[in-house]
Amino acid sequence: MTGIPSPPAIKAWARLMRVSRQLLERAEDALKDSGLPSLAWYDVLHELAEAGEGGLRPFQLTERTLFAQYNVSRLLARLEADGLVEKLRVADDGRGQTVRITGKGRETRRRMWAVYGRSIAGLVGARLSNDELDALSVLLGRLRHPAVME
Amino acid sequence: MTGIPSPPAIKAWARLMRVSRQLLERAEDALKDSGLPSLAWYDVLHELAEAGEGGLRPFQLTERTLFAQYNVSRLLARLEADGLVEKLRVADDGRGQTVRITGKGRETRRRMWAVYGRSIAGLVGARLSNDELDALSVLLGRLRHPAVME
DNA sequence: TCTATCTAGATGCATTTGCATCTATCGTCA
DNA sequence: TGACGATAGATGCAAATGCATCTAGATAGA
Repeated sequence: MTGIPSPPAIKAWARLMRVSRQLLERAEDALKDSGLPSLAWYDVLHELAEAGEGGLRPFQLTERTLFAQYNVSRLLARLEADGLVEKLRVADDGRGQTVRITGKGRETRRRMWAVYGRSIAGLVGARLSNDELDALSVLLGRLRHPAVME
Repeated sequence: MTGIPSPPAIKAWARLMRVSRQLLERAEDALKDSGLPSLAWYDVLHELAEAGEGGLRPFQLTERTLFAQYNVSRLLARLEADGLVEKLRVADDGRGQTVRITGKGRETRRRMWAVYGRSIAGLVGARLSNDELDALSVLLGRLRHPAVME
């Protein structure tokens, strides 16, 4: 019974894919124009900033972001090379490490947010009312995988 | 006044980005699991199928899809190598060409749609009612760039 | 008509991604 | 303790992408 999608489903899908790509591209362009790193870097820095001094294990980053394991691995290598994060040996697991954001990393994240936040405000905040934004969030929330009971 | 995004805007943005990436990945995985080409190929084949026998110029594909010009160029080269499209010299513009979908291309598109359509049905059609899907489409439509009056 | 500018499309090179696999360590169970 | 499967993370290689630039043909203006 779910073999062929209904026209409303096709339309919603098409718009979701198209709009999200467009907006993402816009946000990326704004960062690039300001000479800042890409959103992938932002995502990682954001998670690490939220995690605080304790830092995070790479596999935790893999879970929280939607990046593949090998992508996280290489992303962290670049972030470390730029001095935005530091890797610490972790005591109780010889395989692992803990990644912590540095002062420079926090500073970079702040500068990125100034641009990124402005993009979000302009691309989304300025186009829908708060009620509409909430309605959108609810609808999108229902599409999450795995489905979440809320 | 659009410097800092409101919490509802941030939430809607985050969900939009996350959900769209997740669903896209799911749909791509389904195609891959069936041994079919990626959605990028589908998008091009879809546009060409809609265009009919007249075909499309590559720059028209660049406009309609969200791919960069050089990506369209290389995508078409691969599609042609696979015999899914054919390039025809166009009479009135020596720089250009017309790209037309072949029978094999139509057949591939059909097989991809069997899988892709099922993904759409399962990922969005089965999760929201038609009214909700329409509401989602309307909200997303308001986020399009450039803005469209409808 | 000659030249400068623009547009269509391709491509060389560097970076990034995907895939598969590798190494090292951990945990479990005999 | 020793062997085996599972987990953390890295990496070699191939494919895809981004960026800049190139070539060929079109267009406009003197």
